Amino acid sequence: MPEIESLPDGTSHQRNNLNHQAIEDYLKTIYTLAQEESPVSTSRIADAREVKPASATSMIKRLANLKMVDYEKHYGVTLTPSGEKLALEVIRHHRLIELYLMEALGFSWDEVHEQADILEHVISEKLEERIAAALNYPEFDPHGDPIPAKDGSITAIDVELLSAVPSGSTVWVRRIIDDANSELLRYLAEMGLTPGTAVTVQSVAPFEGPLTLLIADETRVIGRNVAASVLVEFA
Amino acid sequence: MPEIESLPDGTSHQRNNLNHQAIEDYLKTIYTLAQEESPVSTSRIADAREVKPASATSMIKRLANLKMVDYEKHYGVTLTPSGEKLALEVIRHHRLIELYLMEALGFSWDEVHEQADILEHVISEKLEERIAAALNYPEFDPHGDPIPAKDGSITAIDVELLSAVPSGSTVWVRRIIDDANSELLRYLAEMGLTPGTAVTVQSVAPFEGPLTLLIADETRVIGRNVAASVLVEFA
DNA sequence: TGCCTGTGTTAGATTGACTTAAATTTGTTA
DNA sequence: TAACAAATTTAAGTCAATCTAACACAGGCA
Repeated sequence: MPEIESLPDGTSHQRNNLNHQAIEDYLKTIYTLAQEESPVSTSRIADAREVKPASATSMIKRLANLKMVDYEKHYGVTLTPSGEKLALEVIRHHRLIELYLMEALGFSWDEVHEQADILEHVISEKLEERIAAALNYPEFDPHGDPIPAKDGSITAIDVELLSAVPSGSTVWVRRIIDDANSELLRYLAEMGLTPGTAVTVQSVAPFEGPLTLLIADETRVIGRNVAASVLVEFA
Repeated sequence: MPEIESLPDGTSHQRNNLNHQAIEDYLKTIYTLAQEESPVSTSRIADAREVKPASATSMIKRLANLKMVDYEKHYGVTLTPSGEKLALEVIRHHRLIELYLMEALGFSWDEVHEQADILEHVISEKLEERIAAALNYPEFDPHGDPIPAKDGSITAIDVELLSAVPSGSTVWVRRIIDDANSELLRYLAEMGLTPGTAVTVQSVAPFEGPLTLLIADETRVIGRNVAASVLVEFA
C-alpha cells in the first residue's frame, strides 16, 4: 500500500528536523521565481537550485503530493496557499537572521547571506520570536527586502530595476537583490548604493552601456549589469 | 576502484553543509561516553543516539575509514586525535550557543539544549567567534560545563555526583548533567541548585533514600536520582 | 571444554536527494 | 503539417543513514 507523506503541522515542523531542508529550499526558490514569472518551469527551478532538471522534477512531484504546489506536467508549478505559507516562513527566518547577524553580531552586509541560508531552516519558532523581538520587529532586512510578518503578510513596495530607470530621474534605493555575491555587495556599499539612499540618474549610455549616477553629491559610473542588481522606487 | 571518503579540512567543514551532521553527532556521543568508560561499545553508542546497533556499527566503520576513531571489532571504539578535535569543536559550539541563547536572547535554562543540539552543526567559524566574543570568551556554559577552547583544551574540574557525597559535607554545585530534561532543570533552578551555589548535605537516608540539603539557608529534601544529575566540587 | 546467552556484525531493504541516460512532449518552423 | 530542437519526464543507479533479520563471536557457566 502506498504511504502518503505528510508534514507535521505548522508550529513544529522545524523540530523533526533537517529532513525538510530540501523541501523548504525548493519552496523558497519557487516563491522567488514566481515573482518574476508564474508558473515556474522545471528548468528555472533546477538552475536556481543548481541541480539537474530531473532532480527538480522529482522534488516537484513530491511537493505536489504534499499539496504544497499545483503541478501540471510540461507546463509548470505554482505554490498552493500552504506552500506559500511555508515559503514565507523560511524567507522570514532568512531575513530576520541576516539582520540579526549584522545588528547584534557585527557581521557585514556581504557576509550574512550564506549563513542565513543555512540557519533559516533550523531555528525554532521561539528563537525566531526572540530574534524578531531583539530587533524590535523590523520590517526590512539589510538588503532592503521586506520581512514577511508571522501571518504571511508582506509589505510590497513598487520597485524598478535601476538599470531600467530613464536618465534624469531621482529614485530611492529600496533593495539589492538578495543573492548578489559578496564582492558586488561590497562594491555597492562602498559607493553608498544601499537601501534608503537617494540616487539621481544623470545619464544612461546606449547599447547596454553604463549609467552615470549622482550619489550623495558624488558622481559614479556603473555598468548596466551592476545596476540590474539594484531595485529602486521613484521619489 | 574504491573511493576513499575524506572530510574537507578544519576551517571549512561546516560549510559544505549538513552532510556531516551525523558524523559530528556520533563523534560527540563517543566523546561523551568515553568519559564514563573507554573504549566505547557499539550498544552504548546505539543507545545514546537512539538507533539500532546495526546502524551504529555501520557509522563506526565509516568513522574508522575517516580516521576519526580507532575501531576493533567486537571490542570497541576510541577517538583518534582528529576525531576528538572535531568532537570538541562541536561541543564548543553547543555550549557557546546554550550560553548565548540565555545571555543574549533571554532563553531559560531548560530551553536551550534542544536548540543548541541543532545549531551546533551549522554555525560557521566566524559566527562561533562572534558569539564567543559577544559573551566575552566564557569558560563555562549555563549548566556549568566547561567550554572547550578553540585549540581543544578544556578546563577539567574534579567533580563528584551529589548523590555520592557523604552527609555533613559542604560542596559547590559545579555542573548539571547536560541532557537532564526540562522539568528537572526547572525543578533544580527553583530550589537554587544551580552552578556556583554552595550546598551542605545535612543527611543522607539509607537504601537510596533522599538527601536533606541546606541551600541558601533553606532546607530541601531531594531524591537520590535527582542528586545524581548534580555534579559538585568539595569546598 | 563445550555450550548458551547476549552483544555485535553482516546482508539486504528502504527512503531521500541526487545523478546520467533514454524517452517523450511541446511548440515552432520549414 | 511533418519534423526537429529544446524542455521535460521517466527509468535506473548511487550514496548516506537508517532499518530488520540472520548470522557470528566472546565470555561465563555447567
